[in-house]
Amino acid sequence: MEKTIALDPGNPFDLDATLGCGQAFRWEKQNGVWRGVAGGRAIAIRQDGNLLSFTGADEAFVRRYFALDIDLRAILSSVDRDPRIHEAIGRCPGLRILRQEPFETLISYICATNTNIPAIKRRIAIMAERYGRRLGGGASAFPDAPSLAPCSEDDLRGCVLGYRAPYACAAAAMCARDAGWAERIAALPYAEAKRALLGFPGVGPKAADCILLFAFEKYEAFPVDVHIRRMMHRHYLPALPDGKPMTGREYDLIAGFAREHFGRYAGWAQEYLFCVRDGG
DNA sequence: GTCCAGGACGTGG
DNA sequence: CCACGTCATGGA
Repeated sequence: MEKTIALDPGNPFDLDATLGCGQAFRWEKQNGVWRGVAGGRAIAIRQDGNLLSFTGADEAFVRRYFALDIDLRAILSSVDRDPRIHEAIGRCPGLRILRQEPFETLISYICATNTNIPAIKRRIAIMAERYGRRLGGGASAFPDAPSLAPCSEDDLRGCVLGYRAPYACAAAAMCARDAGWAERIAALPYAEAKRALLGFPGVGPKAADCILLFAFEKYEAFPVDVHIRRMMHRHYLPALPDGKPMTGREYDLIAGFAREHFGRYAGWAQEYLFCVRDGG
């Protein structure tokens, strides 16, 4: 029933940091156990030191979803290029970028614009509950594109998407009509994959980078949200004027600097910086 | 009540 | 290209 994985001490992993940092929206921790839905599976998982114990999925799925195959130390040593990122790495040991599903990630980050994480979680939970496959135990899978596409804008407004409802609606219809969209994007290099994602309504530069980072393993992607922008201004690019709205030009300048400074795993550096967004 | 949140889009300069 | 207004919603 309960399966376990003995983690390799030389390849660190931290469940709390990984599920609590805001990259995935369907996990909650209760009594030391994380419960959530991923890949159409209702999973319960906990970590005790080097031991990972879980139900609801097989070992191969857990290893893949939590990216346990990735050599984290190699990535971190490659991005560890200044005191700021060094401190962030020290504060979130074992944080990993998950491998999430493209369609769920696309819709989730359309729902994530100009709002906060609790509200995003609520929207996704309601969509899953109303339009996703029942998994038992009160859990539901995130709906696939054919299940979500028939929804009207009002249906999705009913899931508290607000003005994002027509975007999610149209994006779901596009995916349902074109089942190969994700495989095609996965095969493209970063810049072209980003251009393709920008073709979805409600997906701008920031959402596109999140989707590429969390669902397509495009680790050059460096999403610049308000927190990251503030931190980059304070600690890396103090010469930038702190004017209110961010132009597309400034976005590309910050992300471009990050790729130059952190290298091709800049997206991992971004997650560590985002994880410590409040302090320092 | 005001401000802010893992922003994007349309319109007008 | 850029600036500006607008778009729902909930928590602090």
